[in-house]
Amino acid sequence: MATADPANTATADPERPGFLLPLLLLAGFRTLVDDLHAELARQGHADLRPVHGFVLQAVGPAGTTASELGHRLGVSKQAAGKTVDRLVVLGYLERADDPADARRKLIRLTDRGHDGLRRSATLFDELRARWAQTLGEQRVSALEDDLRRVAQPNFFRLDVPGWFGT
Amino acid sequence: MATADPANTATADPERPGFLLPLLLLAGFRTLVDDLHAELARQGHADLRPVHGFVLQAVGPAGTTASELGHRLGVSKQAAGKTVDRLVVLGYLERADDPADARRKLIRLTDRGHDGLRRSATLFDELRARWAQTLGEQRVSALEDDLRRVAQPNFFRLDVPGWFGT
DNA sequence: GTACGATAGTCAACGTGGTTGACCAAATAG
DNA sequence: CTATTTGGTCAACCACGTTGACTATCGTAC
Repeated sequence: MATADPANTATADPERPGFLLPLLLLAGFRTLVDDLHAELARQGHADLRPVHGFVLQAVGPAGTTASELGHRLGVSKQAAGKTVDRLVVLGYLERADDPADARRKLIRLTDRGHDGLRRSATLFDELRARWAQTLGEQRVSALEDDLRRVAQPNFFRLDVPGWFGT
Repeated sequence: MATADPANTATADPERPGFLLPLLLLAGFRTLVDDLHAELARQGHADLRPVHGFVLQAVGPAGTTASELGHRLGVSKQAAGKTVDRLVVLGYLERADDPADARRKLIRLTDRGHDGLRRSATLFDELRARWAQTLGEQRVSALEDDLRRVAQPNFFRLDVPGWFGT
C-alpha cells in the first residue's frame, strides 16, 4: 500500500458542490469501517477485511447455503462460493452436509465467526456513540433519517460493476 | 450480475443501531453514484465505471504522470499505470511524451475524457439539488457539515485492503 | 566528464473479488 | 419413470490491487 498524500484533495473542485456530497458520504462510511477494522485487528481479528463483515452478516447465526448467500449479496453462487472458501480458510465459516438434501452444503459461522460478528456489532455501536458525542444524538438521528429518505435500500448489494469486477 | 433480492435487508439487525449508520452512508453514496452512472450511460458514457470518475478527477484538466496519479489515488504507480491503460483503451485518457523529461509520460484527458468529467460534475450538482428538494437545502448542508466534522478526509484513497484487492 | 543515486515507466507473478458457461448429482414435477 | 429444476463446483476470463525486478533517464557530486 502506498503512503498517504495529505494533499490528495487537491483535485476536488470546491466550486462544484455536487462533488462534495458523494465524497463526504464515502468518507463517512470509510471512516467508520476503517476505525472498526483497526480496533477489530487489535482484538485479534486482523485478517477480517471489510467485505467479510458483509458476508458474515449475510450468513447470519442461522447459517445458509452458497446459492442463498449469493442471492442475499447480489452476486453469483460461484462468487459466493469462492468467498466462502476464503472465509473457511481463515476460520470464520464452516461447511456441513445437509442431512435433508444431499445437494446442499450448509454454511455456518464458526466460534471465531460468531466472535467477529459480535465484536463488530459492539464496535459499530461504540463508533456511533462517539459520533453522537461529537455531533449530538439528535444530529446523528437526523442524518440517519435523511439518508433513509433519499437512499435506495440496497444495503448489501456488492455487485456494482466497476467497484468489484465487471 | 445476479438479479436483485428485495429481501436482502433480512439479515440487518435493527436491534443494533450501530450497523445502520455505515449502511445508510454507503447506501447514500451508492445511490448518488448509481444514479449518476445511469444518466451518464444515457448520455453516451456507458463504459465509464464508478472508479473511473475518481481517476479522471485525479488526472484533472492539467494532466499528470502515472507516479503522481498513483500518489494522488494512494495506490502504486503500477496500479495507476494499469488503470490508465484501460482508460486509454476506452478513449478517456491519452499518453504523451514529456519534451522536458524523456522518462515521463504525460497523462491527459482526451476530449471524451473532458466531456465525461464535465457531465459528471453537472449531474452531481443536479442530484444534490434533487436531494435538497426532498430534504430541504438546509438539511443537506447540515448533513455535509456533520460529515465534515466526523469523517477523515481520505476522499480519494482507494487502497482499502479488502475492498479493492489486498 | 564520469560515476552514482534517485526517479519514471514497464513487465511479471500473484492475490482477491467478480463474471459466464459447462457440468454432475440430487431433488422434484409431470 | 422421465424431464426439469436446483445446488455446488470447475475452468477461463476480467478488473483492480500488490511486490519485486529491470531499464532508461535525470541530476548531482566529485
